[in-house]
Amino acid sequence: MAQEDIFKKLVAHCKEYGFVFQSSEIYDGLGAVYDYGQLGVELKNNIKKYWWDSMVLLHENVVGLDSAIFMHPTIWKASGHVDAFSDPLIDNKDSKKRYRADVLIEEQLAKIEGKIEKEITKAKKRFGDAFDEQQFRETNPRVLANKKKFDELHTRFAKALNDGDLDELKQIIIDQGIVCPVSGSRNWTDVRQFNLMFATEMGATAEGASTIYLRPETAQGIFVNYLNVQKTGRMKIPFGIAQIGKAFRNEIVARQFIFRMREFEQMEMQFFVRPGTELEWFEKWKETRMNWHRALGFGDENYRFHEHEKLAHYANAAVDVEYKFPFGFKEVEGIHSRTDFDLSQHEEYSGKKIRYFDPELNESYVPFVVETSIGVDRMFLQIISAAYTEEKLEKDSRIVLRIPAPLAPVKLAVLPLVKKDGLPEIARNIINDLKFDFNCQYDEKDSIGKRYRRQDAIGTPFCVTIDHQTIDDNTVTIRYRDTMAQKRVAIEELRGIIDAQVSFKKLFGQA
RNA sequence: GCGGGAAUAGCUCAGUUGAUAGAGCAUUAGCCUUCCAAGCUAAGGGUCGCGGGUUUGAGCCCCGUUUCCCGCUCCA
Repeated sequence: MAQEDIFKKLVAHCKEYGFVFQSSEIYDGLGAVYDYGQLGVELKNNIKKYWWDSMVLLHENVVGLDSAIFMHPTIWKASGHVDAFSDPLIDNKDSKKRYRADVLIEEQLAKIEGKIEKEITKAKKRFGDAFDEQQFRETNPRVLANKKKFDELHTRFAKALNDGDLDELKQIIIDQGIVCPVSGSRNWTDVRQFNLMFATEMGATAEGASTIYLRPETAQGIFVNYLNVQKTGRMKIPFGIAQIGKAFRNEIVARQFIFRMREFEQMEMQFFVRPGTELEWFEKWKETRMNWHRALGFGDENYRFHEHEKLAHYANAAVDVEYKFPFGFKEVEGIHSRTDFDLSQHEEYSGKKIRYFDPELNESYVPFVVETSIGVDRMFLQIISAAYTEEKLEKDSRIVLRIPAPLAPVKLAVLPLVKKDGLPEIARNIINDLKFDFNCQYDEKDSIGKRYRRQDAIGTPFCVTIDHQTIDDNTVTIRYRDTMAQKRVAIEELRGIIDAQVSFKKLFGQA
């Protein structure tokens, strides 16, 4: 089956069984926003717990944080998001290419400047040593004409940019006769401002309100709390701060189901280190994070590192962990060496010293940062993609979600073989005993085979079946999702058997 | 944002030339009591994405719009 078909089935499966719904569906939906259903929320919570425990419980020097989504607007100036996340863009209708309007005009300016230089070069050749460039510039009519053009355009362009006048930017492009480098046509769309950050007003009255942004990443919440955590937690470098939380980006193109959403959730850890040691730590976290992924058992060959060739303004090393989705290898996690960029920026903008006094070196410095940043929703999609399996059996087929047992939304289903002879009562007793430890489901509807199929479809790793023998000797059959094998065990053994399989220790043991 | 395709029951989809809205699965109740789906009976579930137009009459034709998918583009 084509990979694309599998993906479509996956999306349908997620809806049909209550994992993921489109947001506001009864109102025709809201683009690139999704809700997690009754099973989706369980899986998502388990993913977050797997990450949190592996970071905060397993590392003595990593602590947690939960910072607010609203933050002081200057933070986004310091981080570079205000500038980097907003561009005036224009499309050429013939070539379908998109350009930054300001870049097109800058190129036009450079072109005019080029003409002037050409005149000068020509003149230089002609006059030889006697050439007076200064005089030539001031007197040559062609140079003066171009200079005038340049100055006029530059003034007009600068004013339009400062005023944020998009219509004027388009008018400049039209007036200058700027053509698309690909199609050579002047068939342009309007200039539009794309700001990737969502803005809102804080303050009760219009005059007193100020624009604040919904955070486009959770990392800054960690950086601005660096001093608080370091001091109150008596943290010694190297140490890390972990956080799980929502972030918001007004994506121009958001697609591929929950892979790219406008509201999404990140699991980030910022690790503060001594300058000069950041690349060692970068390598260490690369390895640690890859092991975390591989421990899920979806096949090492389905993961790879993707080194960034073009680094962001803040980084001196960056790598993605990519997973082989049905639509190709895609990023699920980024590991970045962010240098001291963020903390230094916050020092500058806030005017506060953000330093660490290193007792070993007997000096203080701005720590360097190694970041691991993973999308919860991408991880969710990764697990569902990897787990979704259509199996041909001898006489029929089944759809089974091979979700690792510790992450499975429902851990066990308890099924009376028939709904009489006291079997349902025994089943209820077992659930009452185990429900504090595991997410349990009860089901007595339809044939036993059908009930097994239903549990397979939502990834329940264990089914416990009560039959007439149970009445005699207190034993039940436990049926395993992946192998469909069954084993007869005593009711008292259930907790131990299941616990051994669904505990995170099982995953951590391999990580 | 541009181009192409799509939208009918919870899911997958039929629906002829414009004339009473359908199937399979799923769901619910009952029967049957059986360790790997698809046994029997019955029931519920639809403003055919939304808005307008053409027409005696629109799920079907036309226009707009929203959402999703594919390609391009973009992507700390």
